[in-house]
Amino acid sequence: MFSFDLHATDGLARAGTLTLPHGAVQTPAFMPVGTHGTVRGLHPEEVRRTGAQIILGNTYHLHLRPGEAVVQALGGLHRFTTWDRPMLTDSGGFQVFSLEGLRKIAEEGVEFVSHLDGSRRTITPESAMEIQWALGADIAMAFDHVVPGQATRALAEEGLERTLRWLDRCKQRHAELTADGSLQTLWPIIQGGTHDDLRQRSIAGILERGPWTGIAIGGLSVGEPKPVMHRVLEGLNPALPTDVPRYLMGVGFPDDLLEGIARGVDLFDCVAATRNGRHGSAWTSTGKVNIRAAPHRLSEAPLDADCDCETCQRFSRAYLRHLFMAEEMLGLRLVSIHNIRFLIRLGEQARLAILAGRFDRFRHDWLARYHPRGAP
RNA sequence: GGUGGGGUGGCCGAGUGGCUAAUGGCAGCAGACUGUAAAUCUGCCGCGCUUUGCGCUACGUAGGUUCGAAUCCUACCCCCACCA
Repeated sequence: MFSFDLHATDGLARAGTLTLPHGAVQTPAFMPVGTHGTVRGLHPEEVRRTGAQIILGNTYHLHLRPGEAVVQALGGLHRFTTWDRPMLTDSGGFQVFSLEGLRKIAEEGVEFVSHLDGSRRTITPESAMEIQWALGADIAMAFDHVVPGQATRALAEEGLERTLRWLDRCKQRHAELTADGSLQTLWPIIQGGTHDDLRQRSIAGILERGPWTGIAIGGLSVGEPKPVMHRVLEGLNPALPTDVPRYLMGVGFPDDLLEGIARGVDLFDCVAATRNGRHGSAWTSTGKVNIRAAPHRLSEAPLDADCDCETCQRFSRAYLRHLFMAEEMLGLRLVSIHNIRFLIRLGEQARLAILAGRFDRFRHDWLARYHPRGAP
């Protein structure tokens, strides 16, 4: 039920197939984020038509609202949301990082002050497993301790060691919960900040506790410079098993996907596609475009002439700009659809290039056209 | 015709002698966003320049008081309400 077939490698880049209870995922692949059990703004059919093979949900947010008991009573996340393809739930570990100031970390777990009503909520490794098991996604993530990219070595070490100790508890509780034959797998998360030796220690600790059906790389793209992230990713490769998919959590932008794939990453997720889409920022093959910008006022051109998404097939930049200026929700949705399709297609193209043994050339040519700070 | 209120930067609207090129909001312009506390946030927003500063023009119009006026006085023009 949980397997990964590696079809080809090209340098460090890999093309494979991840098989999960709700279907297969051709990698490399981008996974849209659906925090509250919905990819913000989009109908599941629209998400499906972007080519998305798997989407995320979030433990912390779904625990606060509507509560995992509700989701479970309604048949689990798949049935509740009607998304019938694979799903992965993040553990709430990222909220330990992003809700700094609203939480207190202890060895037992993390106490959050709910951003919704101020109530105190505790998430422990065990409860993170219980919540995710009740939600019922194909993949549950270990509850981890994420530290900022500029964290000191001491803090990064504390985060990675705690994440390993919590992993033992996650693994144990998850095994108990799935002893009934529940089809859900647990993936561990590598921490260690920007320190290569700490990353090695994290991997070693994780592999000791294996085997795993997938391994995630956490704590990147949290404030560190891109070259540092690249260096850390490269350093991981010699220690990572090749027959297990690697998931780079929270990344990223189009150039990050290519750089990650070039360094052996198989799976990505990122909120930027939808958040930036809602904010009117679109990715195109030549770079970022702010659709609210005045020059698009009379443009009949699509966001990206090379894009096959539903938005680009049908709507002009002028119309999209108008929708944003008028604060019509359709605009937010259309650019979100475009951005998601853009990343998913990038994964598809990278896969084909890897299978054809020409990934490096593809990546080089693609990045040469792409201006991350804005299309010319 | 009378009485009262009012005319402020693209719009709305604060401001009643110096701290005012003038609070706010809107509109506009530009930027940010990476396991979602985000359909959010930030900056610019009279004109010109050698732009951390300088010059010019500006609070209905004209004149006056004052060292100094969007703020006080006079006249005029216009708008609104009510009364004839």
